[in-house]
Amino acid sequence: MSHLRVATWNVNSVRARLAHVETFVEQSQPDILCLQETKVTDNEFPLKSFAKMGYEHYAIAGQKSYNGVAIFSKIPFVTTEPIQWCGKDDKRHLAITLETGMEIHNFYVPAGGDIADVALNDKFAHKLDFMTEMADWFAERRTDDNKMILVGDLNVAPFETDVWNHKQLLKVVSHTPIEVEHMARMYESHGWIDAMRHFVPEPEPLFSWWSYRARDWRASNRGRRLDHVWVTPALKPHLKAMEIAFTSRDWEKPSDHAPVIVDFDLTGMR
DNA sequence: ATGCCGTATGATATACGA
Repeated sequence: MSHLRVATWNVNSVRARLAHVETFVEQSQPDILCLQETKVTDNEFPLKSFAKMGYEHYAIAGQKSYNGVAIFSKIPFVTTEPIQWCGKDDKRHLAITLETGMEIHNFYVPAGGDIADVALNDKFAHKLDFMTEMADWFAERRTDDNKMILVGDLNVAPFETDVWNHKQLLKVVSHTPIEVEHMARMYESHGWIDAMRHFVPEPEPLFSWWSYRARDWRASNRGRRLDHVWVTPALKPHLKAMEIAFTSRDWEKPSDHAPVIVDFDLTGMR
């Protein structure tokens, strides 16, 4: 298969959003679908629905109520042994390897709570520690030619035009300078390329999340780019297109995140 | 910035999201 479509979506409960996932898959037909915040244990996961959607291959890692990630694929893969990030088994990461050797990492980075101070907020400390561990992990595995895709809800909007108002959000968790620094360290740890910004460079605003609290998300458009797709340099020549499928935000009882789709043309990949 | 908005839970208030 020379074309590959990868999608990532924080669904905010896979069971509450099952009909939306089905609509999205019908419309966009990703070959590989990475989900975050599935909020369900593995034995309760609606696997049959995903089989009906055409996904023969899957990896799921969930828990009750919180977090949870899943990968569905039309292409066979092997699943990597789970990694204990920050010494916790809190179902925030899954990694798979395709037969071509390409690795796909699906992350749900901790949100970090409300207070942007590690002394006052353990959740914020956890978020920064999680990103530090990610940076170290990927730095150790860096090579010149590895083919890796990192996707997920990284819960940081790094650039000024990744949020609706840079100045107003400087102290708001997701856009604070210390989070942006930690994300930059992650980004540099592996020579990553930001596939979304590859197609839509700054200063064009780019958002993947809109709060539930706005009366009219389109009218207020107070969005943030919390969801990301990064690729290693070996995959950069194969990037073909990117789309934030934000029309899903208009559906009834939507996720507050929109799916992000990236298309690859893998012709000639070594 | 704050929202009174959403999901989940042996739930009818509370934790968490960001």
